[in-house]
Amino acid sequence: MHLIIAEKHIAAKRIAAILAPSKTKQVRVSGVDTYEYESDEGKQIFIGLSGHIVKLDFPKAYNNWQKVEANELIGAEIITTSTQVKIVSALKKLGKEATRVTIATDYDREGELIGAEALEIIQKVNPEVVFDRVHYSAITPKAIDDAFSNPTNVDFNLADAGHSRQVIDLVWGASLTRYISLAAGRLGKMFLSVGRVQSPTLALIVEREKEREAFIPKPYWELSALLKSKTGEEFKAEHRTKRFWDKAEVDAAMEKLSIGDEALVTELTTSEKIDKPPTPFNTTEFISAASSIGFTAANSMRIAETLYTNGFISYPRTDNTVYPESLDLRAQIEIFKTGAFKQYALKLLEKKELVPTKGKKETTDHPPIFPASIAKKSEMNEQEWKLYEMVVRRFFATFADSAKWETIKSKFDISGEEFKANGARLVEPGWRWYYHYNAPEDRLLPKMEEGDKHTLTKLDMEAKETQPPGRYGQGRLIRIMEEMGLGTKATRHEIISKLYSRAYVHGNPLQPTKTAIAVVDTLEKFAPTISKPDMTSKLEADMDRIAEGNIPEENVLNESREMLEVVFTELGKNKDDITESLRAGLREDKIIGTCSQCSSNLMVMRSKRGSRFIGCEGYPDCNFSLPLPRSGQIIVTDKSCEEHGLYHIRIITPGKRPWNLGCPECNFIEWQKAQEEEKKNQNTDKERPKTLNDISGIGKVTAEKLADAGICSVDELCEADALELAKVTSIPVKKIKTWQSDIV
DNA sequence: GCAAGGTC
Repeated sequence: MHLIIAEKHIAAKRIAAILAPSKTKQVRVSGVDTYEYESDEGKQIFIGLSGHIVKLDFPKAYNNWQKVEANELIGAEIITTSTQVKIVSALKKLGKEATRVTIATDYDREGELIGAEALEIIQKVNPEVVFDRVHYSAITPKAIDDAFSNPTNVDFNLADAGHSRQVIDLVWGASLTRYISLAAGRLGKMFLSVGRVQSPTLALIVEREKEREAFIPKPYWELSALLKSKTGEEFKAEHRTKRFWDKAEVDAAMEKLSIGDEALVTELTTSEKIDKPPTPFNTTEFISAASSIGFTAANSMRIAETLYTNGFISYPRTDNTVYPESLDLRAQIEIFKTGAFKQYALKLLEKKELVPTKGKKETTDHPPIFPASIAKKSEMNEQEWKLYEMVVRRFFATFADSAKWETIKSKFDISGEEFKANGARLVEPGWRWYYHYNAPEDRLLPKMEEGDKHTLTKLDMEAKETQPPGRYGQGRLIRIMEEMGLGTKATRHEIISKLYSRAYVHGNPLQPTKTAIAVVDTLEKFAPTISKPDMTSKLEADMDRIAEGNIPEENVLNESREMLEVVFTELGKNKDDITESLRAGLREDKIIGTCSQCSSNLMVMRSKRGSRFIGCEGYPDCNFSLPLPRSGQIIVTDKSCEEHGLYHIRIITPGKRPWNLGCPECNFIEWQKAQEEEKKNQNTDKERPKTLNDISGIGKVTAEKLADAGICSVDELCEADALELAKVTSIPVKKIKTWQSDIV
């Protein structure tokens, strides 16, 4: 029997369908669906994994954070445990019977490792089994047929390279996470995490925040003029000095100008601007585009996953921006000859040759993201449709012609001062007809010629200030992470989500908390290796050396462990400083503002019973306090209440939308009002019922039952023994008791 | 309770 192993279930199913001469048979093995058929070479069985089916961890003895020194993890044994029990047992069962195993996991480093993991499980039960490896970049009949007619060998060096990453990430991440958390006294749910990817990413955000804080705004002035043409059209022109840094200068210019002045057209240049079509979507480009129409990174990937599993789009986790040759692009467009995108598909299909654009990144993992099948709007929710439509339109746009803009640059002389106006008009929409997102608007100027004279109708001087660099939005951050080599297509959005759930950042664009700043400062000072993207670059270089067979994995691991030992020596030498600076940062995140009664700090505090509240540091002299919600992480934002001067509060609970509680004092006052309101309503609404029928829940039938038991008035009901009455009337005790307690 | 990487 020949066993073929793919990285995911759907891949196994689709590959089997392509290779099978007729229909495949679906067989359940240890709770896992497999696909099989008979051929000249015997029985062929296909099984899909679920990515990694094993994971690395430390033995249980290391589980206690307080009892095990963080640096003991450096040299600790690492064990492998299965995370997908059913799949592992199916692999063993099938592996025993197999005479040949083919690894058909994804064509990248992790794919090689995932395949090697599966192979190792099989070799334990069947040491002599023959095995090979196939490579494909798309699951199309052509690519799959080619791959399976040219099997190669499993690249254990490449798998080792991937394995070294796993070990290094675990050892560095776990040991430093524990060290920092212990030093800060943040154990349990509130631990402070550290990692090769998340820490440099957080450092980027912190660095930007510091630039913003250090930024000193510089004032400047802008001068613009409203001009009216002879035909009566008005348009705006700007002074050739875009920014006046000197008030005197702009005043001098103003002096020379007055309404009604002549504006002579001194120069007019028209030209054509070519606007090239966009390149195919890979994950980063997709997230970035989705982000620009209002989706968060994690959300757009979650939706892409749904679209993918329902067969609407191709695999969403890809680095590739070049369509592989094995993909029949015309056929892929023909799918849309009917339906919502009919007009676009038909227009494209008129082209004799379909030449797609190419991005800079060409990889072997998967094709770029393209629409896999046609969908109707009614088949999905609004958000899914929005992203699906974007993928379809982007796919079409990659085959479309360039857009053409007619641009006009004009210069004017107004009483000796030079003004400028630039216009642009889309003359040939090209790809922008297919893909209309973020389209710049036409800036129209009236028809004019050199020597024409307009009239100045309005002058506008505006005082402005230079702005600090903006905070990173999620789309931008994902892009920068990719540029710096941080994370992968499948993990970057998760890393960002992680920073939110650790309460390191809040808001979008991302703003770091004081805790995040303290953690980054500490790492940069005492363990800079983990806070810089260089660690990833070095790891990548080492992995390449392992993959090429130039160095054994063991050597890289040893070197890495030695480096980590050095880091821990440094941390050990500065233990007090570290604890001090971390706790100071943590403390700052708890400051809500100044107490209105005694001017001490108001802080997030914990009562002896463990509940949280806002208390005054002047306690016991001052006992001002405000309540806080019982659960969720409390984030103190930098926005403060105009009335009370307290920082606004946001509550985050994993898996839920963040709750902007706002000013805690306003919130409390509103809550009190609501309480009073409710009390009032209770007192006015609730008059004592006069007859039994006035009580809700007592109808004709029940009233009769009660009458049979001798209860005819409200008073009698109140005085009755609930238990006894329940027995006689067969009305539930609970009901009787509620009636009694509801009567005022 | 730790990381980052797969997949769902």
